[in-house]
Amino acid sequence: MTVSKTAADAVRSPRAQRREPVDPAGDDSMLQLGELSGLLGYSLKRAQLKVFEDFLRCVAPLQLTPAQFSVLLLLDKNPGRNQTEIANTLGILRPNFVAMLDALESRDLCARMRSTNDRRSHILVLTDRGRAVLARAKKLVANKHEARLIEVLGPANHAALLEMLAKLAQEF
Amino acid sequence: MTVSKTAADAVRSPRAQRREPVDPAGDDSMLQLGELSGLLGYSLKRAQLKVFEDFLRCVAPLQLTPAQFSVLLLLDKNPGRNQTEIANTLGILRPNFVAMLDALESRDLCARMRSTNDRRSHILVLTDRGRAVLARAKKLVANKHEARLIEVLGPANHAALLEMLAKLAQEF
DNA sequence: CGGTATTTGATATAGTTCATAACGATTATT
DNA sequence: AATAATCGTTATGAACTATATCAAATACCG
Repeated sequence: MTVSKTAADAVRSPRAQRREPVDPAGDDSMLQLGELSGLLGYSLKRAQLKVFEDFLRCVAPLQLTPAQFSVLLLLDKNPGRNQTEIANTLGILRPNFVAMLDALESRDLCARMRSTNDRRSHILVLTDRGRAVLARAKKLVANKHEARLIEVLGPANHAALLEMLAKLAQEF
Repeated sequence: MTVSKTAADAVRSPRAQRREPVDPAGDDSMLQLGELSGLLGYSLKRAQLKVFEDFLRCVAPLQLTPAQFSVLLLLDKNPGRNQTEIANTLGILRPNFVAMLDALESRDLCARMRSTNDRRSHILVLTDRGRAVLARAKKLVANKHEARLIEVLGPANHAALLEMLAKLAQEF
């Protein structure tokens, strides 16, 4: 638990390396997936895990999880909002958002400021450091993560995929 | 915690209803998602949660989670396999697969049989009841769940989506 | 105005999922 | 025969998700 043999270890920051399904010609002599491969939910989950894995790898130097990145992005795009608004937009429950913010704030990436007109709420703001980290993260995500996705899928497919996923997230 | 007002409650069997992001013209006056909507990982996760939600709804009468359904499917397609092989194929760690099997076995959907040639392994078999439940589940999934997906996306898009997700799960 | 209800951030808590280490029993290796 | 590897299992911990509840502050309403 203390050794860190390879540089790849640094990649699995919060969650350790995910279990790989099947096996690349290894030990199970390839079972039949059957209608499993036609199940959209199954493929969605598998793909999502892989994509998150790659995200963590690409953005590892900044030690940001997808969730943390999304918070920083949202704070940057929507200044002057409180915890409830940000959490709701991301589908995070307010109680769970507290610890998330604690972590970001302890790293001086954002700060809570008491609102002057409503002293219950905390207005969330990115710190200078938060803005700098976000800028670097955006570049890593665009140039390494999304670039690889576009390379694998092709630009047109990538766009089509995004559109379909958005439709699913909306109309479903 | 004891009342169950609506029939929809039965839907959220294992996990309670997931938090909805943003809000349908409700209280947060629509924050800007910004580049978040262009993040494939974000859209993937959102879509996956929705699809799983719908899966649970559709297959609620049989009380099967997506993971349980995938196990039954795999057992049916690959008879004579042991726990390690099934778990590996699904990307489930062996220790975590034990409780899953306990649950399925306690409902008489499958059974562990000691292998004759290797008395360490448990050969997994579907019971008659397991086969019957699987057959009913398949119909529900096809006629309600996947049917709705195809309706929302269109058949061609649905197929294209599956193909892209499979490619991501593989080459990533 | 004053009392009640609601909202906000927070705490405590519990359930689910995912991961690692280690063990006994069995089998493979040498 | 001795050692190593494998199988199912247990124990355990971390991360994520969900609910109930609280104090402080605000909104509502008679």
